[in-house]
Amino acid sequence: MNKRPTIKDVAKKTGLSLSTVSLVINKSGYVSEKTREKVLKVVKELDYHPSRAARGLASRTSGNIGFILSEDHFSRAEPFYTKIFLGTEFEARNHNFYILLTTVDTLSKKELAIPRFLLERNVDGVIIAGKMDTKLVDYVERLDIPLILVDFRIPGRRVSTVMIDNRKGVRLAIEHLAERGHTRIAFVGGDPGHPSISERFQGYRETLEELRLPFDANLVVTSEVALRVEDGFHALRTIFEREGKPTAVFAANDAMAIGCIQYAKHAGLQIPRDLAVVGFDDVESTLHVDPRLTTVRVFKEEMGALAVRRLVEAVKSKSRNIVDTYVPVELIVRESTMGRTPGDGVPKGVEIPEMQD
Amino acid sequence: MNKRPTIKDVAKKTGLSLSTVSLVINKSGYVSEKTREKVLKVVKELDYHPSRAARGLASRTSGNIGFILSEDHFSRAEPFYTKIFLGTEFEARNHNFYILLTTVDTLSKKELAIPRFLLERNVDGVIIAGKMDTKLVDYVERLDIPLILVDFRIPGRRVSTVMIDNRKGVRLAIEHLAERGHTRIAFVGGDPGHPSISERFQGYRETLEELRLPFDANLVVTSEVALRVEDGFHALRTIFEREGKPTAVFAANDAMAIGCIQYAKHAGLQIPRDLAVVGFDDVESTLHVDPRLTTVRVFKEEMGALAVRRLVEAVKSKSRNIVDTYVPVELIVRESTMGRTPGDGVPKGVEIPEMQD
DNA sequence: CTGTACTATAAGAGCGCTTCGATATTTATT
DNA sequence: AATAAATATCGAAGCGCTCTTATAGTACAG
Repeated sequence: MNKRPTIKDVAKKTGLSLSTVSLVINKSGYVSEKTREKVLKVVKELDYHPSRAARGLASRTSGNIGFILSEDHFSRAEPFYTKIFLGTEFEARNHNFYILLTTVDTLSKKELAIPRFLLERNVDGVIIAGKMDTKLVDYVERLDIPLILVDFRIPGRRVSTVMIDNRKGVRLAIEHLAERGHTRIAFVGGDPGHPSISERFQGYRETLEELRLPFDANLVVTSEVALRVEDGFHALRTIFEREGKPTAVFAANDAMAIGCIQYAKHAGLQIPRDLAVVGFDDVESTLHVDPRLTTVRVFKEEMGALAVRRLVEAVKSKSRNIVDTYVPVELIVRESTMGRTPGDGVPKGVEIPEMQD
Repeated sequence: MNKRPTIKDVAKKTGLSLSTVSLVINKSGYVSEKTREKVLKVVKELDYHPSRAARGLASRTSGNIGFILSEDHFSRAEPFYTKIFLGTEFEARNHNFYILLTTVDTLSKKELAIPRFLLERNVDGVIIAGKMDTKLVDYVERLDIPLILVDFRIPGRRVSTVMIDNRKGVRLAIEHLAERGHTRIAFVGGDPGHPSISERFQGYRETLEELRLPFDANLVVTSEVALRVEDGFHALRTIFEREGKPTAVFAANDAMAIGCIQYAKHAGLQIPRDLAVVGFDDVESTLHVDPRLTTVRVFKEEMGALAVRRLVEAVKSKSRNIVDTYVPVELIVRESTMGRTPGDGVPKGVEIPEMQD
């Protein structure tokens, strides 16, 4: 195996200096058209490609974007943030960046571990998805590396974000329920430390007000810490043990909504006749439940892609503008609020996502 | 912002030479316990971490593993290879490697584009998942970089692989159908260039023979090029237009199986009474169809994880052993072969994958 | 014809590490 | 005690680029 050509070989063969070749390759500085072409020709002849490591060392750039997720967001088959991650992978390829993924253990009370790619100076920009220890945000900012938060923000802090239009999503959901005649709509939430979740609760209150529906604290549970299926189950049970039953429930995410469905079944309630259920996020499993879940669709891949686009802008322009981007949402009405219309000709298998192989 | 410490700072503070410090950090060569500790202490004090770029340049290692997928395997919400990819991400973190993902356009007849991370010498090992242009395999081998193929192999070529136990999967499926009394079992396949697909066809023939069931060419379609839902639809239609109808169909992957279900419905057949359907892969959407699909489960994340483990071994040991790893499969029986048992107490929403948030 | 402003190329000092070979020191072997 | 072998440290030459600064040529104004 003959060694791969280096920039030196290109310089030698063109009779130019290293610097000139470098200028051509980086499209910077003054270079005459003639030498430009000469260099490019030789580059092609030798099939020369600059070494990423050498380039990185000299220019202190890596060509990588770091993606940080909390451990519990990736450790299971977590559908929500995984989709966001895949969105970043997708978009990164359009910009000639690679994504380095890491997770951070935010649960254990050990000292915050700094992602290796930050310590090793191996990323040009950072995406943090979901709720994350503020210390890590501080750390990244001190490094003066472009940063963007996805589905997370820190109150009173100026950091670029890509956020879900949570309020609108909730409004769509509650309006839908109201249209179906519901006036006693429960709210099942948790983890107020997560901005999306707290926004969903705010949206719930606001929309009730708009619709002139009374707010009843008995219909609300926000004390669950996590947002899992079982938390939804427990939360709804709590509500049903109180005075004044709801006829509909809005859950702060799909997992909890599925928990609500499980509780309803457990309690012998028929959905949606006795209880209508709406979720939020539109993860895959909303289709696996019976009845299938009405939910607010979030364009997760799009969020990841947007984050990368913003980050690449920031990296390339060297500017540190703060940009807040809101991605739209969409209400997906399914059986958990509308019931099955018998014989309506729409087969159950109709919602097959595009797939191949 | 005071500059980050370099190895020089550590050397100065310990009073040792650069080389000694380097030896300590890389745990290589002879270093006395005393100096080792001294260095480590200073490293901690200064919070020193070597720069990936500098290290990479000097040692020509990158700490990255390249993951190559054909464009069409990633461009949609492709569930199968995406899972394998996520499996690699997962495992890579345990070995302090990062995964660089890229896709290669294998469809257009343009000249094969070499992944950038190969040109830039930015990976220490390469995973290729799914059917891929042999030229790329040649290219990687010429670079003398460890390589492992996942769900792909090249006949007559010695390359490490992680493969599905396709034959066993098929056998489980066909035996299951035979047990249910089926003797006329159709096979719907395509893309014989894909080793997994052709193995599934071979497995089909072998199992028929074992069970002393006759092989009927009229029950087989392998002419479809792709493996999509519509190809399954067309293939089954073709079979039903021939002499001698099947009572069951085995499709080479889930997408085609779903196409078969669609055709059966279209033709007014009831599943599984008039036609039993079995797929292969167990992608998410097998749960979204009605009836839900009996299929052969493949441990996709596990395949990715295994590939990384093998690759890391190869990278670290500098050996070039060839290892073929087979991952087991499992038959998942659902409604498309067993029918719904009314009132059997198993609610439809029972198969909820673990999820959170 | 000198001075100023570009334009075009080159020289060379790093960037922060690894690693080879040399040297010095200690330990084992005969 | 002399020699060989193993252990411990160091110096310095890269690794393959980028980028600042220097130098030279060219154009145009005064």
